[in-house]
Amino acid sequence: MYRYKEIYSDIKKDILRNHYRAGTVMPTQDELAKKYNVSRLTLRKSLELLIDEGLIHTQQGSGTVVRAQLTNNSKELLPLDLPIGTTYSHRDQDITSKILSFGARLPNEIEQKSLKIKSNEPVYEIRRVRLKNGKVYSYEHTIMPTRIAPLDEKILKGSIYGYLGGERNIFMTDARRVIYAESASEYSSKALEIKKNAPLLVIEQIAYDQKGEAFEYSKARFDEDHSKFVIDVHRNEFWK
Amino acid sequence: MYRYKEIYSDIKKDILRNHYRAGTVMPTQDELAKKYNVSRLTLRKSLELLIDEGLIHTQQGSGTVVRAQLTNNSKELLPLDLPIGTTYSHRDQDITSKILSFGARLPNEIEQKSLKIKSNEPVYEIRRVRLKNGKVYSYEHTIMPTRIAPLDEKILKGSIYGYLGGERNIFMTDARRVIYAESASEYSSKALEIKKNAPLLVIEQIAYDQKGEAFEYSKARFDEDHSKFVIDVHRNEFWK
DNA sequence: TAGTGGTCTAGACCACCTG
DNA sequence: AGGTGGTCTAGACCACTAC
Repeated sequence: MYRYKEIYSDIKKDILRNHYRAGTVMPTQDELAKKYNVSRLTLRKSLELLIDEGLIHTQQGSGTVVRAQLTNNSKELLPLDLPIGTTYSHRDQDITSKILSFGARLPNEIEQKSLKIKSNEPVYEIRRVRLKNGKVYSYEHTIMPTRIAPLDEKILKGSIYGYLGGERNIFMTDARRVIYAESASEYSSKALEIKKNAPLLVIEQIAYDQKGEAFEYSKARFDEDHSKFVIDVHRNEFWK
Repeated sequence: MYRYKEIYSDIKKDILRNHYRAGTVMPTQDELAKKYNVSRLTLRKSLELLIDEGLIHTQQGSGTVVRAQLTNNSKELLPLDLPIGTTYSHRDQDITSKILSFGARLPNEIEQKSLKIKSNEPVYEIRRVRLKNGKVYSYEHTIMPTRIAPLDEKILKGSIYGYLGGERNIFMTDARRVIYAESASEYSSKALEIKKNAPLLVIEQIAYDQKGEAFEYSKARFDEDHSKFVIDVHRNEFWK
């Protein structure tokens, strides 16, 4: 545990416990550095974490102010800047998968472009329904180059990411997500057990590993009644 | 212009020009610091910016690797982590507004909770259609406490944010956005000139100023055929 | 003008990965 | 074991805001 993370946790506690009250200025960086017996740079690293979380706002010349707190994340809201569809985002829930189809083929043009692969490089194509506590909540269509790692039905029923990380040392460090609405197709509506043409939220994702290589292209579709997504944006510099 | 930003731009240029090639390791931080004649700390701040952009990946012990580049932002994709509906995100486009309704009233419960105001504090209610190059592309429903700033129709036809920043020193530094799909209501479908029950993408936003106070609660609705949204997620630490 | 946060240095030591 | 990135120091100076 590093010093700057300890201090970050400590100050955060003080903010959440209203020791530093929202809307008021905090002690100066010099004072805080002295209090924790560290250099100002270390203290500043702690403050940076708090800024990223939107808990404080610093301004040259005026000081560090404690920001009013965002309303707490409702459990119904899924964060858009974390992995989706993993046990990660549904810690307490029971997430399972039903495999609709599993096979391999050559990639179409969009898949070639998204994954930056040649037309002759085979990909897995997987269609899965995800269930939360036994109830359908999303339908996922996944494309993955076969060279990334061999897959089988057993892996698909568990966590693909867990397998890739544990056995293959492949981690999703970056992702591009594209979000839009569409009306349910024949196939989607059957998979999600809803009416045809019902409004769906679609999240397209290209997942990149630590080397910046795309290893997965997927579309996840969500029923209108399930899963709202949330993203908190924090900027210390103004959008001028 | 600070030194670390200059160096950031310089290295970025080198990456984009393929001087540092994707997948290869860059020179060590010591070497780069020496090259630019700065301390390692300054050099590290430059690298941090590149990490945030997803251009490089650092790993203790192994070095700094250049990441394969994300496909360029198509102009059709609107970033989810920047202000929406402003001229900001549509620099070259001609954005105008048509006011559907403008008035003031007392807030309902959701609005009170979202804006953290009392039930007797009046709010403006504004319905606007946004047009891009003369064509309808979104319908916005905005709630703003009247105490924030006096509004009139002239301001509403231009940029609210421009007015708040310029005349009132209020800037949106933070925002919470909730995204989901819904089917077009009677009112929405007329505003967007589409069929009833067509799938819409809804973006609810609570905007916070630099002091952390909520000053706007809005819902923006987008036709399925317009405006896909995108978010690029970068993590230097693995999601383990 | 005083006081705040922002940048920057030169150097030390630690944590982690790869041979 | 050697080399890399990560943390941390003590102090200096600059940029900005408020009085």
